[in-house]
Formats: sequence, C-alpha cells, structure tokens
Amino acid sequence: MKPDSLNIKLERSFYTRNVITVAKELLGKILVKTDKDIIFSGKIVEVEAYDGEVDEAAHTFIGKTKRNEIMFAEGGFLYVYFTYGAHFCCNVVTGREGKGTAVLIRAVEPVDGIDKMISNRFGHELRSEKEKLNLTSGPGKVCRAFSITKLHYGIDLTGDKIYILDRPKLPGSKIVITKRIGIKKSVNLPWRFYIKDNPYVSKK
DNA sequence: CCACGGATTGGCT
DNA sequence: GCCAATCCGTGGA
Repeated sequence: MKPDSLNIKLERSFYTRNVITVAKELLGKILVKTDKDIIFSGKIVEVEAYDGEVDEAAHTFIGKTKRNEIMFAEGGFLYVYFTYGAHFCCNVVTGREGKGTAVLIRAVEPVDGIDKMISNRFGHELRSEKEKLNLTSGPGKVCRAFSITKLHYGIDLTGDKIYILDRPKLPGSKIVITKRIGIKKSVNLPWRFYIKDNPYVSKK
C-alpha cells in the first residue's frame, strides 16, 4: 500500500475555485473509483474546461435542465453525460453553487485495476502495445474502462466511491495549452490542457 | 408527437 | 482521412 502522504483526497475547497485553475491543477492527480473489492485508478493527463456563463460549447450555456443540473451545484460533484448514442463522459463540477462550470476528464494513465480495465474495454487480453495506449486515451474510453455510467451521475467526490487523490502541482512547463477538441461552438477558447509528452493523451 | 444533432469511437479507404 | 453507428436530451408544433 502507498504511504499515507500519497493518499490525501482532494477536498471541497479544491473544487469550488475557478474552473480554469481547477482544470490545470487536476493534471497529475489520481482519479479513483472503488466498487466493492474492485479498484480503478489512473493519473489525469488531459482535461478541458467548460463554462456556461461565456462558453457556447458548455452544456450549461442553455440554462438549467434535468440533464445538466448537477453542473450548477457547488464544486466537487461528478457530472456524467451520454453522447453519440454510445459513450459516457465524466466531468468534475467546479466553482460556487450556480456557476455551471465543469472540467471534462479526457484521458488518464492507468495505475490500478489495469487487467479489469482491459476486459471492460476490449473483452479479451491485451494483444499489442498499441492497445495498451488505447485503454484510457479519450473521454469515452476512460468511462468504459472504469465502468462509469449514468448510475454515477451526481456522486460527491469528497465521498468514498469516486474521488481524486492529491499529488504535487505540475510545473507550468509540463502543461500544454490548446483549443478544445470535437466541438463546433466557441472553438477558439484555449481551454484544453494536457501533460507534455504523456503517451496517454488522446491527440497531439 | 417528432425532428435534430452531439464535449466520440473505431473501422474502412 | 472519412464516415456510420446509435440513443436520448432538447425544443418546437
């Protein structure tokens, strides 16, 4: 087991800050999901920020609906949505209550539960090194590998089911800033952040 | 009730 | 590089 200093869970005050700050600081931290004796964890290597107050691509730009209401809670809850008829994506809600901001987890580097992630994703043993890098290198892939679904919508990240472990803050030189991927509105906002040279990032 | 399209992925050219 | 798959949230009639 890891020493206690590496098992400090991020608390509410981490999440209730500005969405851009939280997005950058989430890089390098460890996303953990526990389900009975099954534990999944991975280092967060790629994220995107969404802010419904100024950002047409954010799901909260249209105002509060049943689908996005958890994004209007205070920071530290999980927003899970379903898209393209096939994929779940998970987001960390940020800011004060009523803001409608969140950070999309786009990619992680697997740490614990890798064998189970492989069976969740492919239904068979690893066949190549390429498949290993393909495990969690995208928002839909992360949810598939971790078995995160709409059942996890609204989970409190300061609880014990899904949470994020603290790690030292990365130096700015390790963080690459780019435009976001796969959206049609507000395409020029530089709100995608990833760890430089990490092979699990979805796209350069 | 119905039409539209998406914060993606994977397979085929 | 291109594109189909596939469900459901959302909004207009």
